[in-house]
Amino acid sequence: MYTSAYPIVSVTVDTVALTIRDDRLCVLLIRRGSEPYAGSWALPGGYVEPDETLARAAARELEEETGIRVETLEQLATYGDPGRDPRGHTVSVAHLAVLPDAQEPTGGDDASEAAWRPLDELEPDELAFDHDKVLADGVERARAKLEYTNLATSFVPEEFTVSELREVYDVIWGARLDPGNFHRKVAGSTGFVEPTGRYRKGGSGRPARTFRAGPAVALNPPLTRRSVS
Amino acid sequence: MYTSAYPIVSVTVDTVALTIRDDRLCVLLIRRGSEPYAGSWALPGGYVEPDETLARAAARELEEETGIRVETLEQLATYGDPGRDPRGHTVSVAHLAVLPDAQEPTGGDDASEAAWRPLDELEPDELAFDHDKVLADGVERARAKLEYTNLATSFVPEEFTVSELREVYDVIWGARLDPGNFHRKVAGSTGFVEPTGRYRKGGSGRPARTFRAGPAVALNPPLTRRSVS
DNA sequence: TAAATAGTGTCTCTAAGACACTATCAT
DNA sequence: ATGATAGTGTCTTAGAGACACTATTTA
Repeated sequence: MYTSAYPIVSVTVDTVALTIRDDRLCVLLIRRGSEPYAGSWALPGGYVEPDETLARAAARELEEETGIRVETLEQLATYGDPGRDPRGHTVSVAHLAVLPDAQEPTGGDDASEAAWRPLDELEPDELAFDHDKVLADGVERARAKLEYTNLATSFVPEEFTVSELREVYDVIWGARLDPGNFHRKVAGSTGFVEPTGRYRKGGSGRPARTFRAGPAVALNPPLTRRSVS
Repeated sequence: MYTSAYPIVSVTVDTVALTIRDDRLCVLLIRRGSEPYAGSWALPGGYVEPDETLARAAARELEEETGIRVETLEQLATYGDPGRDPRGHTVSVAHLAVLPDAQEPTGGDDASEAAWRPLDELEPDELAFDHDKVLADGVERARAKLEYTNLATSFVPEEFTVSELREVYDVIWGARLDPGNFHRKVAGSTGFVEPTGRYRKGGSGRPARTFRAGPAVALNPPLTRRSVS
């Protein structure tokens, strides 16, 4: 089938897309329409096409299979154990995407179905290939990046309150951060958030100032989760 | 040449192997023996063989091309821009290795020459492919991991003094850490280093206790480089 | 002796965390 | 009024950094 000495290894991309819905961390999964693992849930992904960037391929596959378009995609890690794909030696470059809870996925292409699935209702080993491991690595990356980057702002809408931002930390770290201290930390880290000047009245209690993400990507000093976990 | 629809993308591995020699950070490079970039310096690496793990392939190529055998290899990132290899679309999974200054490389295989090259004497864009970028990413990873892991102990021999360990930080961070504070921090971080009970007399000054690496891989709290850089 | 390096003491300052307190809304 | 959430004040404590000081060697 192949005449050259080398390309016996195929290259795919997969994406761990995360969001928060109803205070639960959710991942975007598709139900596979074809073998192998037909009918199983899996991360959206597929083969890299010629002359295509890895990130570009991941974004394309994501949109083809779930209808969700994403702007920022961070490379996570590459999984290349022989035997991870029964079709033959396949190397997968995994990516991480973080979105506010907004877009609803729609199946398509190789995916008979696509959905945001809460992490806590996934069975161990439920996913196709080694996607359980990939997902776990993606979540751990997100957990870690909450500490020293403004990643949390990617989980919330463009305009948000400090409480909404704190909810991100609470959900992903499984912690209850002190509202007062969190507020001070966030407001005091230059460039983390910027006040919009507006207020949100919604629920009970004093109305909250709203903010948008600031220009700083790195938090210094970080927001530690030492006491957490 | 290929009949199947997909594997038009080849998979290679490359390794950024770092050590410290004469107080300078050095990287293990080979001089390429064949096209493309014949005669240029490059990171050791090559094609992944069927049924081979990525880390295994990196270790094999490293040994074939430099004679240096390495036990621990950490995955760094994957580089897949089309056009990064003139032979065609090639994805490279880069790895990071850290060694004490001990083994001398020997060329072999596709490498006409292999050597530890000090980072500060490399010209910008001197390396083949996108290896300048890969190297920079590898160094940045090492810099970052010094903060929150015991990676520094991988740069020194099994038995070392606190000063030798501090030298690692000084060289890689380009800083001069306070000897007193560094000593306290290292000795006070449980599991970072363990005393051997022996002393090293060598140079002038009071003899130093020697240590070996402790069981802790993570430093908590980390050793910040906030004031540095 | 002086010079050099190893290691400790101690002070200051930043920032995290606990938690009380005030502010402003809905009911 | 009560209850809820927003946001601030204040105290304690851990730990980083500056730097003085002691300890133990070589020259």
